[in-house]
Amino acid sequence: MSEAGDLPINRLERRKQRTRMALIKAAQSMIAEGRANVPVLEITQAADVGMGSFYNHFESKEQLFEAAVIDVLDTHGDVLDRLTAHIDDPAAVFASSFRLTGRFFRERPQESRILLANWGALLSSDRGLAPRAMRDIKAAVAAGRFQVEDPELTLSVAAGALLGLGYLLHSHPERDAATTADAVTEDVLRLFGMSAEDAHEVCVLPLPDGVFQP
Amino acid sequence: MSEAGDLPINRLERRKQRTRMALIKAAQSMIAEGRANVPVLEITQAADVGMGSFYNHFESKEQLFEAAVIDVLDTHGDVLDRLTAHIDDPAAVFASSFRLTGRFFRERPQESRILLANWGALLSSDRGLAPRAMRDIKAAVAAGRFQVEDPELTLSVAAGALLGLGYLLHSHPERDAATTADAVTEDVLRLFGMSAEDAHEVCVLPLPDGVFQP
DNA sequence: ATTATCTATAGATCTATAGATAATGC
DNA sequence: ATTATCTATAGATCTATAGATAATGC
Repeated sequence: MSEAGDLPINRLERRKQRTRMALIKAAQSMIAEGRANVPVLEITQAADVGMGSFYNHFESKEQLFEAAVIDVLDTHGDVLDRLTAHIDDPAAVFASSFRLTGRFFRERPQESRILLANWGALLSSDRGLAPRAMRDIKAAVAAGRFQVEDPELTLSVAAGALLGLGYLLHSHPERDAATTADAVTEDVLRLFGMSAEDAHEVCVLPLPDGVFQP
Repeated sequence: MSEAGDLPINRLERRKQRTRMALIKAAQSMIAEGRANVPVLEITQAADVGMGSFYNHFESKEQLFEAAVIDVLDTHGDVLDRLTAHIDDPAAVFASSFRLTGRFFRERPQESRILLANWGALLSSDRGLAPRAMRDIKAAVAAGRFQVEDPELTLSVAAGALLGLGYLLHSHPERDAATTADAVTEDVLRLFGMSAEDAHEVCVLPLPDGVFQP
């Protein structure tokens, strides 16, 4: 589920990618600040790039913003892949993804704000959490770990709960993200038909830490 | 929790209110269509009101949009009050509010799109669902109907689940809103510590119908 | 007489591009 | 020689208001 970010062949191509990425990062700050209709000029200034370069890379602000959201989804997806690669039990992969995303909300506030502002993509995109969670739910059902009648509804509800968690963590910076996230994850797993004991068990598995550095 | 919408004293005042409301309704269409940076002129044309009138009522588009969201929250709140006034058990009030909101998503798509686009307000405003749900959760805990440790977290998760439901209903118009909403509500009630039987019981209570006409 | 609304527009702001410049490829 | 970037700006678009008009109050 992760793409190897092939290095561009030559310096020209690398410079181009650098400009593109600077624009995407600048756009991400703007989205995170809730300033969706900032002028293009301000974006290019934040990216330290000439006004004209913008149109070499994107046809419109909307196109740039779309690319910015995709970048965050992919970052999030990569984090999840990297940190759950060693886990076999799909219920545990799911649980760990949720618990990690809760921590992600606290430790990467900018990316998180973008995910929360674009929650439709979080719930339904073919990038990021959604496809991974769906994969895990189906595998866990097949393995007899979850009892779920309607995986689509289940995923929507679970992702919604995660959204609520994200919102709470952002509006209450004093809350401990790890504890709160783990509590929500346990709730969700019980909703998926796990016993309280089983749910607890997969929510106390150790997670790697210092782990959100790209 | 509902304000009596006092009739304005005289015709001048009524005309003023009509203009204001026309602007709010026009803004609501725009928000529902996802066109948050539509020009003021287009809003006033949709409201069939002169450009200058806009500034008699609002200082900026942002202020109008805020008023438009508040109007939807209040409409939603009024519906909930009206339709749950006769219920005593706080768990049943909560359950009915959730089930009704699910139906609301299907039957009033425009208002729903606004609620979903402004989900932060849905989760935390002192208008609409959030304050009512918080009131019901606390009352149900006091009455021994819910076992909930952290009402704030609980409300966020539950409201998030509702959001997920709303999104699913909008992206899958073929789903039966009533059945789906009731299933989610039952899930949420079990999360709140109710037995499967008790949860089911309050989710099959009859709801009034044809009921979303203002 | 008072108040709300309307029309018309000055001035501010923004987009998108043309044409010049700088960096890299070969 | 080719390609990306940069600067400067024409033209489009939008905001916010001034001043005129219409509706209501008394």
